[in-house]
Amino acid sequence: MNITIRDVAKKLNLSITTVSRALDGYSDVAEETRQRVIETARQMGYAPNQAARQLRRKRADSIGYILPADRPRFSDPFFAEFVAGLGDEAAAHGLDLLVSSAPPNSQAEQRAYERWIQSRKVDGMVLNRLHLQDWRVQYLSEVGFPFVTLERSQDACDYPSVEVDGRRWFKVLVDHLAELGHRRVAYIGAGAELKIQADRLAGYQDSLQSHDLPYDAVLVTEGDLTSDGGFYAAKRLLALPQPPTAIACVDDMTALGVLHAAREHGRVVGKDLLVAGFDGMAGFEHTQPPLTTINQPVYQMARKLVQMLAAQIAGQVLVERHVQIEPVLEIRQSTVGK
Amino acid sequence: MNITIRDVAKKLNLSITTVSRALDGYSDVAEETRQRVIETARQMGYAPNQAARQLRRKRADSIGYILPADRPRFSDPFFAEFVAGLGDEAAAHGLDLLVSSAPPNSQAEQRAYERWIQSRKVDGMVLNRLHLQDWRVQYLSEVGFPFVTLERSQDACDYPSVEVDGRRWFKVLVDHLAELGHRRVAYIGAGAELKIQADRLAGYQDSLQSHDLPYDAVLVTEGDLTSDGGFYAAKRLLALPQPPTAIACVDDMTALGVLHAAREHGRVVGKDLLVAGFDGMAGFEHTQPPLTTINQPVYQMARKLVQMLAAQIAGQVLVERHVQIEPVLEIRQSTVGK
DNA sequence: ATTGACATCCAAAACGTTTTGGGGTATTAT
DNA sequence: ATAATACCCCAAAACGTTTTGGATGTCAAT
Repeated sequence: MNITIRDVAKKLNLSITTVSRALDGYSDVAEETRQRVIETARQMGYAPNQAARQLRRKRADSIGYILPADRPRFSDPFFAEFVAGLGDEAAAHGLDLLVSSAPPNSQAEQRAYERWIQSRKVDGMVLNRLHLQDWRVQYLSEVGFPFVTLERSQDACDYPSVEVDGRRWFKVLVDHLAELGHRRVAYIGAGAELKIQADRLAGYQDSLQSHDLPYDAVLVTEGDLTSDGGFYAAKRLLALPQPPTAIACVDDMTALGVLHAAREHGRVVGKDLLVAGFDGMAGFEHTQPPLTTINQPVYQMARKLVQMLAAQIAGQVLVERHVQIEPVLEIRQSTVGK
Repeated sequence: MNITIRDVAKKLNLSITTVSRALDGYSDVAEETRQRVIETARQMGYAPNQAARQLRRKRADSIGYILPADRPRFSDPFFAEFVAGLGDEAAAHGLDLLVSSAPPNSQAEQRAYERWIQSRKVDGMVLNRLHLQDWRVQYLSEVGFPFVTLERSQDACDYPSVEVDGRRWFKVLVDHLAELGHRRVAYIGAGAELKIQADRLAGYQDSLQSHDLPYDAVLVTEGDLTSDGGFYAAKRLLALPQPPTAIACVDDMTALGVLHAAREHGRVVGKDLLVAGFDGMAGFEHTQPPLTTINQPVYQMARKLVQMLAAQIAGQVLVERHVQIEPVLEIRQSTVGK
């Protein structure tokens, strides 16, 4: 049996009220008593039962995040960094992080959200991989549940978010390719329902236009944010009668697959064929050749999200509801050879 | 205000007892009543308050995992797959997954474990990245708290685990290099306190011995399980007066860095220099050149762990307490060129 | 008519906290 | 001497479940 506040109170000949208030730092308990309480509690190894506390306080001291895992065998370095950021900042606010995984837009996803929210298992949710129209955003704002998002959907409601301007920065990336003199620049994207896809594709088009390059639908293809997806998309592109001389990828994982496909087709990446990614995953500066990318501070973004969520849960009014993060263009040998 | 069991009971003119027992599937409630209860509960959107349930039942219906994140900017594809596996299997058992992160062997790590366990926030823990002597193993078995581990420490106590025989399989990997005729095979490892390091180094030595190759301490160096670590370790190795012609790496991330270093030194990987990794991360078949590795089913291993943990929590006696997983040697171009 | 067995239901206790609304004592002001 | 004021402390209620130990009614067997 675990040790309760009652045990501590009994040992000290105090009421449980006083023990509770002493530990919670109320001012109506004598400083000397408080010290005795703290000391004995520590000695006895007392830790408040979370379930009881949550029941009474009506909050869970937890936040939730549901990993958008599309398949069983799923591995994306993005999530390790993201989850570490969420966890660290959550801990700093005395919150725990509850993680589950569900395929996007599935029954399972819906049930997972409803379960946590209705049963008050969490006080707030973190979303990412937003869709253009996202049922999660609609649902959560409808029931008035606190949440924050990485990226913004196109839903009408207002909610706190952290965002990189994907359109602007993808244009920067493609500008980089165009300014190196390339005129057949391809784009490998992701599912059309994703916000990042819409943004980054738009940025791609912006860049074409500003360099007077024609938009060629044949050069725009779809991956699935995995290296496999990038691999097969790139093979299709490179098998074209007029293949591209540069490929901009919606993310780094996709680009990794492209590097492989390029090699199979005997292209020297950085000379015959330029390849660029987006995200700036740690470790991807060591691809071969090192990958040019737009580097986002994923860990910091995750922390910022939790910070905003914690404030919202605490009922504070957020000064900045829409945080813009500025990534940096990381030019490496996959576009500038050597 | 959320809707409680009392609301449902009132609407049906039943006692909360009956509602509770109807929903929990007890046999002492009439089938017809049960249907009415289930139907109204669904209609009213009733979901039992988790805190109250946990308080009464004395379990949290949650398991915990603490990510061994050594640094702020930390990204390892291993963890995405591992966490997805934990989450999916946990959900299948009606359990939630609580995730935090802490630097191994830190104060913060210790506090994180104690907090969750003493406050009954979780019913069991999943550990990995075990140390040879692991305080977590000692602590948890001392207080009699359910846990399972990936890999096994050398502590005397008995506990359920899932494991790949790192020594045997690392030998298989190095055998592969030796059988290609290489006599100067280097090893890039990790911190000496880690179980995987001890195992894999031992496997490396086993292989040398069985091929009558001398052990040269200069060829054994330490990384830190990141691509950066691999990069710098490889640069040191390649700068030796008598550099190795093959490098076996403790994991895939390390190997990724080695590929980069090799390129900088003008080596053609797969011909001048063989490189091999360990783990079989999804996506790493697309490195350049594709990486030879020992492929572990990380997702499956994670699910197996949770399965065992859930059984242990439910008080069942485990039939298999020490599960051996058989990985496969994945031969790719980083060792056989093309 | 009584008993026993069975099928349904329920009141109340319990889980371990936090919060509410005072209740004593000493100290100071009148 | 009395009133007012701090200062500490506490009993009891509440949070929303699950579980315990019957209570009630029906029906068949005695």
